[in-house]
Parts: sequence; C-alpha cells; structure tokens
Amino acid sequence: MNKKILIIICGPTAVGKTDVSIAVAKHLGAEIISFDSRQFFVETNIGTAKPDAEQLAAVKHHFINSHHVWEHFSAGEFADACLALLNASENKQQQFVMVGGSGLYIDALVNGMDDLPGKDEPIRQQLDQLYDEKGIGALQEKLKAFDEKYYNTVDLNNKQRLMRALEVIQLSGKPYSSFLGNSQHAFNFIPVYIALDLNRDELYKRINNRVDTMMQGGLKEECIRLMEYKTCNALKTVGYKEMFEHIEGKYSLDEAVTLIKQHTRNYAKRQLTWFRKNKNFKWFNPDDLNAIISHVDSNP
RNA sequence: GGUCGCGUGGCCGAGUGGUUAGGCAUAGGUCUGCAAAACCUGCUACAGCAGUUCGAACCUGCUCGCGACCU
Repeated sequence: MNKKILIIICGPTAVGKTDVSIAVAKHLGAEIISFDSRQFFVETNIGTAKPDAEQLAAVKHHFINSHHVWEHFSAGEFADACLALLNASENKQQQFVMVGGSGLYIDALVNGMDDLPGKDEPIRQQLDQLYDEKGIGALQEKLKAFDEKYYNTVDLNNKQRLMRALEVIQLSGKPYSSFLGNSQHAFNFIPVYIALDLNRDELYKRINNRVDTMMQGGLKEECIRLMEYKTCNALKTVGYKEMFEHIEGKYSLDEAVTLIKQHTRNYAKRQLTWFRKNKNFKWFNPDDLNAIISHVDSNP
C-alpha cells in the first residue's frame, strides 16, 4: 500500500493559510485537515476567522466544527483522532493538506505523544487549591519530592507545566519524566513541510485589518451569544477574552479592539518561534502560490 | 511682558543627592492532554547647557518646549 502524503502548512495567524491551503488542495484534489485549535468548535466563527461556507464547500475539511466549545479536545486527542482518520481503511484519499497554527498539535501528530494519562479534573482542582493557598513554591516542592529529574528541567515558574507533571504523577504513581521519550510512534506518512511568513510589518498590518474585519463581522455579537461559555477553555483565547471583559464593563470597545490586535500580534510572534525551531519547514511568502505549488509538485 | 506649574526610555508611570523601580509595547526564546494557553530572557531613560557636591533625574542658574493664570 502506498504511503499517504501529508502537505503540512503552518504559519502565524492572519498570514493567509486558508487561501493557500485551499489552492493547494484543489490543485492536488486533496482533502484538508485543520489543526487549528480554535476552529474545531462549532460555536467559534468570527473570532477564529474560520473558513467561510464557500471555502468549506470548495474542499472537504476535517476538524472544522467537529467539537463544541464545552467539550475538551487536547493536542493528544487531536493526534489520535487525526491518525484514526488517516488510517481508516475505507479512506481512499491519498493526499491531505494539513493546515493550522498550533505547533504542538503538529508535533503531537508527527512525533507522537508519549503514553501519558489524560487530564483529571479532580486532581487539577486539588492542585489549583494547593496553588491558591500556598503558592507556586508548594507545587515546586511537591514536584521536587516526586520527580527531581523533571524538576531540574521544567520552567519552575510555569504553573501549568508543574500541575500537569504532578497530575501525571498522582494518576500513575510514577515520575512524570519516566514517561518521556518513550514514544514508539510510527508515522506512516510522507510529510511535505511548508511554512508561511511575511515581513513583520505586513503581517502585523494584516492582523490589525483582520481584527477590524472581525468587528465589522459581528465579533461582539458572537461573544454576547457565547457569554455563558466564557469559562470554557476554548474561549480563553485572544479575541474572545478581551471582548468578554469589555462586555462586562472592564474597558471600552476601542480599548478591547486595541488589546485584541496587540495580543494577536504577540501570539503570531510565539507561533513563529515555534515553527522556526522545526528545521523541516520550507518557508514561503503566502502570496507566492506558484512557488508553493511547484514545491508541492516536486515532492513525491 | 509677568507669575506659577510641568518636561523621566516607543508609551504609561514611580522615584526629591549615593541600587537596574515597575507595567505595557518591541525583540528573542521555552514548550509532551489548558497551547489563540502558560512561562523565560534582553532593552539603563531622566529636555539642553553650565554650576554646587566626593557623588545629581533629584539642589542652583540660564536656555528651550508645554500648560495655566495675571497685566
């Protein structure tokens, strides 16, 4: 059986991934698999700049509108679901265009996650309480006691990291570090890595413009509709977070918009940091579609 | 013309003789089930000139700029 080809397209937010992915998919007759961690959700449309109905109709998309904001869908779960889709025997499709901005999700799929236990809400609540009462030092001490190896390498100020490690330790009774690096993940696909970028000024201009477009498109109204879900993880994100705070009277609409633009720019920079680290990617200007297509065609 | 006040890094903002305030932005980075998240690092400024002092963003004088008030 021939190996399936995965054209993996990443890039910072607003760089123009959607258009490129659709053009490439059409060119190949491929389907699109999105790995955008905020476009999975049915309820988030305007604030995530999800492909519109026309674009979704042009090429078959997977993992767009596949979940609800109140559901939990992690990088690991995504990787599992994605692998299941790609390996499905009834799936005759040989080429897929994967597109998104979440670096961790791509790594989870391509490199695999170690066989760690999933999340456990009661344990998280318990650790949260410990943190609230005794501060981050308590989490650090606890980690040092149960997994000194990981303690020596983690960001000790990063509460999320500390808590995840402690969660795994409590769930398994083993050090978190003992799970790491054991992945026997077999990636049976041929990947073609494409990263998109623009010069910083132009990227930031596109970001600012897109936020304005979101506002005109009714971002505030979308947020008003989603107020009851504002504590869901899927909505603890740029665009929604600030708009919720504005609706609650924390600051003006103008201030909210300014902050959304600013935070989106910050996010784009973090994405670029992540992608730059992965040397497999070949970088393109999103407007240079010809070069992208010919790169795709020159690969197996 | 006179009196008074103000002038701190891209922005906000503390500091009134002897540490790099701090925040935001910006730049770089970290990343194994919250990842559009969470976290780390770099960035030494005091309007200008002269003076006092061992030492000045902080005191004195002058100049420039901004603002208020007075005639």
